[in-house]
This record gives sequence, C-alpha cells and structure tokens, in this order.
Amino acid sequence: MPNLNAAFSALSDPTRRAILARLATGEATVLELAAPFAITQPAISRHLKVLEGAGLIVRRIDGTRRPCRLAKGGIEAIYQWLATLRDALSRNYDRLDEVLAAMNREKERNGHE
Amino acid sequence: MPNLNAAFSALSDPTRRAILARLATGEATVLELAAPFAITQPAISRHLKVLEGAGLIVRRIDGTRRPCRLAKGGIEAIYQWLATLRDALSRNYDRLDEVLAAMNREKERNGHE
DNA sequence: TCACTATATAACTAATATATTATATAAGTT
DNA sequence: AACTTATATAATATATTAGTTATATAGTGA
Repeated sequence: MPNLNAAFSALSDPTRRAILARLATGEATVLELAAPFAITQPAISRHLKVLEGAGLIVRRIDGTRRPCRLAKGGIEAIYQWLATLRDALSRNYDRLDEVLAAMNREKERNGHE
Repeated sequence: MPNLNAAFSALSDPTRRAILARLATGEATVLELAAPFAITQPAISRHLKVLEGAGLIVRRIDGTRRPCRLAKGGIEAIYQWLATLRDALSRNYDRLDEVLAAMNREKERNGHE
C-alpha cells in the first residue's frame, strides 16, 4: 500500500510534474533538473524531497551529485489506483446514463420543466 | 487541457478519494456521501466543491438534492497524463537500468568502492 | 590546504487548505 | 403558513506548503 496521499499531493504541483516528465527521459542531477525553472536550487531540492518521500523518484550518490530517476513502483501504484477508478466508471457509465435518461423522460411525461 | 493541478490536488485527500470510489458504483446525494465519514456535512459539501472544480464530478439538481456522479472526462484526463508518464518510464526503464549497470561495472573496474 | 561545485538544511514569510460552528436558502410536507 | 429536510455559505482557527535568503556539508581539483 503506497502512500497515495503523498503521491497525489506531489503530483499536484506543476514544477514537480515537469520534473517527473524530464526524468521520464532519463536520469538527471539536481542542478540539471533545476535549470529550466525560475526558482532557486533549495526550492528544487525540496521538490525532490517531496517526490522521493512520495515514492515517485529515487536517488543515488555519485560524488557530490545526487542523480534522480523515476521510481517505477510508486508511479505504477497511483496509475493502478486511477485505472481501477476509471474501469469502475466505464463499467457503470452506460448503464448510469441510461438510468438518468429514463429519469428525464419520466420527468417530461410528468410535465416538469 | 484540464486542470491537472486541481485534479491531482483533489485526489490527494483520502476523504475525496473515498467519495470518488463510492461514486464509481453510481450516483449519490451529498448526505449519502457524507454518511460514512466522521466529518460534518459542510465539510463534505466543500470536498464536493473541490471535486467539481477539479472536473472530477458533476452534479445535477433534483428538488433539494444535488446528486453527484463521476465526470468521465476529468478522470480520463489525469489517467492519460499518468499513462503517458508511465509509458515513457517503461520505454526507458530497461535501457536506463542497463546504462546504470554499465556505469557500476566501470566503477568497479576503476577500483572505486 | 584552498577554492570551487553540488546539494541540503534552517529560519522565515506568505498563501492555501481543512475543519468547525452557526446560519442561510430553498424545496417538501402537513 | 409552519416545520422539516437537503444543501450551501460565512466566519474563524489551525496546519501545511512553497518560496526566499543565508548557511552548512561534503566532494573535487589545483
């Protein structure tokens, strides 16, 4: 059971989503990740800490560098949660629409606006 | 372009995720959605407002009731964002692992710890 | 050793979010 | 009309978050 709270919360920030998108193309160091943004390095370090805490990235040590990459497990976990919701929705959607349509038809018959 | 910030932020709250899971089984009113939780009705109303603002649910009017259901489009949008990230990750994952393994082998050869 | 580079942490500020209670609104019932 | 039910809104307290600047830590290389 991964931490969905932390993971979705981490994803709610556009800077962090951009960092993840960048990491989808491969490993990168903190400064490399910081480069495209107009915010300071400490701010990026904090974003990375959030992403790591949420299980969305992992880091390794290479001298003074801390290269980051995506954590497959964490991303898969939230993907699965959403997939489950989406599937349940799809399963019920047509039926639900039918029910609602029927209710509307009934209202019409009863002379409601 | 849906509002990913709002959508992921909405999903970061466990009460709201539980509400969505409940709605995956079909429409429900505010009080029905509030029933399982130990928080007040106004708090639930706010959660629903957040979910609606994020495009994850829609509401209709039925007398004094405001039945809610999942908004297929919003859920599909974030699902797709995650699917894209996941796919990019999968595409790079094996190759990346190979690169990292190669780097480690090289380090070993160079006598690093 | 000294200076430089890469990153992290601390202290602080400003903005945002969640919950509560109290109250308003509007529809349904008698 | 009066009472009840379903929901929303306002006011408020508290907690969390994201950013800043300043500083610390730890490798790297001359």
